[in-house]
Amino acid sequence: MIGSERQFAKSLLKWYYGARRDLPWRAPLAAASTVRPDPYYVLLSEVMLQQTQVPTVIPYFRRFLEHFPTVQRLADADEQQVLRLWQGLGYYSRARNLHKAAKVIVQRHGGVVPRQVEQLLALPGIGRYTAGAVASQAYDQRAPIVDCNVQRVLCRLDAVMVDPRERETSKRLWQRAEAILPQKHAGDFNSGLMELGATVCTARSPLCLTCPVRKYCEAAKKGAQLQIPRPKAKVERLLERRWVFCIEHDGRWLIEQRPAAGRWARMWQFITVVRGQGQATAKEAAKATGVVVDSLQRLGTIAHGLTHRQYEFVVFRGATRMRPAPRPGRAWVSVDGLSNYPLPRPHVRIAAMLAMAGTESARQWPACVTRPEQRRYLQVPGRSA
DNA sequence: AACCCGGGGTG
DNA sequence: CACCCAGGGTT
Repeated sequence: MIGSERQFAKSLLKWYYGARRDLPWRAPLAAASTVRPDPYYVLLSEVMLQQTQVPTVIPYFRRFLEHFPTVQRLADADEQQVLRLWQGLGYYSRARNLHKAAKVIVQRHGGVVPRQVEQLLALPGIGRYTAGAVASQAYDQRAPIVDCNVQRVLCRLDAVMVDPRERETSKRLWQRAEAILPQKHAGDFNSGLMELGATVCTARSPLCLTCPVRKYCEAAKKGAQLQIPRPKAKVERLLERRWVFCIEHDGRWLIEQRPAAGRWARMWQFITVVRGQGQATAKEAAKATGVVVDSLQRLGTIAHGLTHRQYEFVVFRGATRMRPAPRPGRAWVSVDGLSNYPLPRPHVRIAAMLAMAGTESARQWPACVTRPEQRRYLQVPGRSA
């Protein structure tokens, strides 16, 4: 489509103004192309949308805004509450970085999300993509973006057969994204590219027959759209095995806070012990909790898959007669009180198992207990819980 | 440049 | 089940 950039932009924008989804972080439909959305909404939505799809984000976005309607309110918030509102969305460093970014915006930018890509890039958690997305969508700056959607669209338009994740190809795609960016309505053009990738030029079954820019597409001409972009290499998932001890005393459960770095940083969990470090049995492992536990009862196994890991939690319930003196990083909380603590997804499921224990549906436990998948995983020597 | 970081949706 | 997704930070 060399040489026809202007016509391409015109076609894409025309399609976008008619077909775009009405999302809560966008300006009202009636005002499209004239009114800019709230920069804070754009920033929040773009961070939530990193590696996460639109339908998943929408309820989180609304709930987050109810608690933190402005950058100032977010900056003043407690990190635990921010994490709590992010609970279930994953990639929790996004939440911690966004919280830090809000503080920087208040301190250095008077509470206003900065306009320039350079300033945005200086914020924690804001990379090249998000900086361009905020600058273009919130302020109509002429800044290019390349995300997974744009990458796929551009690769198909130019019939790029090589792996777009390679450095040289990625560099070329960013240059291409800049080159096709029109002088006006850069934000809507960028949104249009992503919207096209999300709704028409999809990964598995692209709707080429209804595509507004089909005549510019080299992949469609060759019928190669399903081979582009080249799929990424598969990764082997490692199996991580854990014992989990849900220890109760007088209606309260013992939980612990995770370390400040790494997976699920500073979130909370039931007492978790790495399996395969000397303890042959759960009873021996229970000693590692530092609490005298009696009446150990096996509840079941929970499987939890991540991109590069497969977790297996073997869950036990037990009681202690003496509540030990409080120690830093631990807390005794009721089942209801757990809602004040940010928990990783698997521990939310464990909490649900415990909550059910007090009801008639206790017999349904096996229904909410999953078994690890049958396939084999690489065994890894566990280090930290 | 390689590695790490969660979870949900879809076919 | 396999694959996909509005990426960024760390080392």
